Amino acid sequence: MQEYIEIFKALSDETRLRILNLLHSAQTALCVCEFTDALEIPQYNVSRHLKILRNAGLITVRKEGRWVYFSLSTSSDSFYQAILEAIKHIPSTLLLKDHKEIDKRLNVRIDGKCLLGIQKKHLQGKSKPIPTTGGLTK
Amino acid sequence: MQEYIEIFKALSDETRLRILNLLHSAQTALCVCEFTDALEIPQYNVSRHLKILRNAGLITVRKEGRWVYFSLSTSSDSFYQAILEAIKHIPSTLLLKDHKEIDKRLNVRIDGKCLLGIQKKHLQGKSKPIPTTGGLTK
DNA sequence: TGTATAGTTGCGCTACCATGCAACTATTGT
DNA sequence: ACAATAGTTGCATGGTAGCGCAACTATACA
Repeated sequence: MQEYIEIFKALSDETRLRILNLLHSAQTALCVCEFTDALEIPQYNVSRHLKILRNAGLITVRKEGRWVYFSLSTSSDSFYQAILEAIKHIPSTLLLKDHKEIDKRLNVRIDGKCLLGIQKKHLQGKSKPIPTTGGLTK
Repeated sequence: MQEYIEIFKALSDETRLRILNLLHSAQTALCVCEFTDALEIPQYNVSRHLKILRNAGLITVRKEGRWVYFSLSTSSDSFYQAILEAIKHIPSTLLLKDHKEIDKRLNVRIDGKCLLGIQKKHLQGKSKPIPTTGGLTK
């Protein structure tokens, strides 16, 4: 029973619902930096939410070098299929900006791969060197 | 988007999942005391969880005098239908005791109505006179 | 080997949530 | 009118979850 509760808890967050919707609408695996730019949420939080979804069995992971691609699970489990169906019925009008932003990112893929990293640099973790014109550094 | 999150949050609790499963398997409206006996959870907590489910639009209420009967929503909304489908796919083997206990309660209904109140008296609120052989009273 | 990049995780803080207890309200029966 | 019963809710407590910050790890490039 706890695994079902864990799945519902994984779905009880706006960011995670947006992530699942992006995966559904994009129809392709996405990496953390694509989610980061599309959702406009800091990379470390995107990573966290992806981990929660993975632990709940809702998404799967494919690593390519240092890139990690996330996809909707392809499980045929009836419960999971019904959950996926429910998510598909969340009106896409609520996620227009997400869809628009992910399309932008997918348009700059090369050979179906992400090569740009995070474009919206303010969403990277602070320990990364953020290119600035002068200003404070740690 | 918040309404979908609220629904998933309503589903993120074991007691509320058991309540929905009881309503699904019983195929009839149930009252608080029937839930209380079947789930073996204090009446005031059953009442609380029922309120959360009602606020999320997952169940509906019918009052008959001082009795309140709760039913699964009959909404035709696609999202809701998919959620209900998911709940139906939670293995009933996980809820055998609940099913057995609710059958007991339904068997003592008269004309389809609950007339007994809570049978497991330790689950009533403490401010009620609990029949005891001696012992402390407030 | 050192640097850069993609991604992950620990810590502390704040807000949220479930529960127990007790008091409460609404309705009905005496 | 009072008592009983079904059901609801306020308060306090403890546990859970999301976030910001910063440090970290894994992998690839120079």
